[in-house]
Order: sequence, then structure tokens, then C-alpha cells
Amino acid sequence: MQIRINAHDGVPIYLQVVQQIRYLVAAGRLEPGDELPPIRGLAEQLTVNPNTIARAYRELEVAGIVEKRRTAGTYVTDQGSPLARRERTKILTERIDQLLAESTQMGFELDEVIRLLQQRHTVIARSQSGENTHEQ
Amino acid sequence: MQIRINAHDGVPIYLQVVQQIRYLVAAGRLEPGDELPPIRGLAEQLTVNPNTIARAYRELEVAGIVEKRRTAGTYVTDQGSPLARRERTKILTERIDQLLAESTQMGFELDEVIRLLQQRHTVIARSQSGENTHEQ
DNA sequence: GTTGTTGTATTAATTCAATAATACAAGGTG
DNA sequence: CACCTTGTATTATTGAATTAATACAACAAC
Repeated sequence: MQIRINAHDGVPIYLQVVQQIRYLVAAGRLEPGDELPPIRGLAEQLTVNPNTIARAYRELEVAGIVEKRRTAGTYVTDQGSPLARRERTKILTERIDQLLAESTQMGFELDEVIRLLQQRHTVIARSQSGENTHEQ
Repeated sequence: MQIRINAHDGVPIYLQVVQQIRYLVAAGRLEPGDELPPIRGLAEQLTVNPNTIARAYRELEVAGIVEKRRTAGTYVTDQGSPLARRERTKILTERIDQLLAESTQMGFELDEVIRLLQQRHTVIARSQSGENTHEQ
């Protein structure tokens, strides 16, 4: 399991783990049914307390990314069953409201926001598939 | 100055003040040139330490929302001079990238995001002009 | 100059999230 | 059963962010 922790960048360790595993799943490097490393194993590998990993796994479980089987380990879920669509829409709506509040505050018009959104989408999509295109 | 503080909702007091003043400015209830209440006055009104209000005002100043005149008080800026467009675009780009990452993670397509964005924009715009529609 | 108002600076107390130490519970396998 | 591996629960420690106590500095009005 390729996970890198940076202890001094302000982002809590458990969050770094959550984010990186989310990314691995999103990228298809971890597929439904795959087993995650046991809590203790990953904790040891990262030189971190098992509770910290347990917390990360718990968050991933709540988010519907993984499921735990009591004494048998932690597995990537079948996806599609992560959260009901209604729930996901609710979360997305919150994020969008926040974005709108800030962009309005900064004096952007709606169509400017949408234009930038589309632009970033293509930029990001390209850098995901292609390889290292530049960012910025 | 109509500001309401909720001491028990997890959001730091200074941030609540910042957000509410930002909102007052955005809504036009506070106009360029208007004077904010003196730090001590607002602190007393909210039963809070003056430093807490000072911090809020400082953040508003950094954000370009207000300016301080040494011993004469704190005033809403002329706006238009808040942050250079390039700087604002940079910030907005960060927010948008974050939104895209999350929405992709949750399985939304770009046009779903845009559709919801447009929808929320009209909903919010309506509730702003109308008056107090429900918040929550 | 004195006084009263404005914002500022320094330091201390407090609170809370993150992490760790440690012990517990459940289930599979010989 | 005995044992090993899995995740869980409880409690303590730590460190950063928030808030407060208190004293300072600048300027305007008298």
C-alpha cells in the first residue's frame, strides 16, 4: 500500500490517509473487494498509532468507501452503494452554496464561475489520463 | 450593528463576526465609507473581549473589506480595490478544483454539477432580494 | 498639555482536536 | 480449547487555535 505521510504540513495524519485511500479508489488502484492493510499493519508501516488508522478507516466506512468485516479485515465496497444519491446531492449542495457565497463576495458573476469550472475540468481530466501535463 | 453570536456552535466568535460583516457588505447594508462600530463598542455589545473583535477587523482588513484609519475608526473600503483580479481568480480556482475533486469522488458528472450550481444560484439570489426566506 | 477616543501589542488561560497508550471483544484455525 | 489476527473502546497526553487580561501608542478636541 503506497501511502505517504507528511507529519509537518498541518494536515492531520488520519485525514492524509483518508484522502490518499479515496484517491487510490477513485483512480482504480484499489478495486471493489480489495482488502486494505490491517489497521495495525498500516500503523506500523507509517510509524503511527493504530487508533489513528482506525479513525481513518472509520471515516472511509462512513463515507461508504470501505466496509469492515468484524474480524476479517477492511474491504473496498462495491461502490454504487456508497451513499444514496439524495445524500450525495445534499453534500454537493452545501459545497456549491459555499462556493457561490465566496465567488459572489469576490465579485464574480455566475457565468464566470461556470466558465472557470469547465476550464479546470478539462485541465484536470487531461492531467489525470495523459500523465504529467503541467498544473498551474 | 445587527450581529448575532452563537457561542455554542463551534464556529469561532471572530469568524462569525467576519462572516456577518462580509454578508452585510455584500448585501449593501454596509456601504463603502460607512464606519464600523469601534472595537470596544462592539466587544461590549457582544460581551466579548476586544481582542476578539480586533482580530475580526484585522481579517476583514487583510481581505480588503475594510480599512483602518489609525485613531479614527474602521471603514468599509471603496471596494474594487480588494484584491487584484489575478489574485481572486487564483483563490477561486483553488475552490473550484476542490469542488471538482469532491464531486468526481461522489460520482457526479460535470454537467450535473453545473446544473446544480445554476439552480442554487437562482434559489439564493431569490432569497437574498425577497427578504428573510428561511435560512438553515 | 490633558483627556478621551481609536487601534495595537504582549502575554496568559482555556479549550478542543489529534494522537497515543492500553486494554477489550469477536471470530477464524489448528 | 488455545491462539492469533481482526477491529473496538476508554482514557490520557499533547499542541495549536481561540479567547481573555492588561498595558501601550497615536491622534483629535478641548
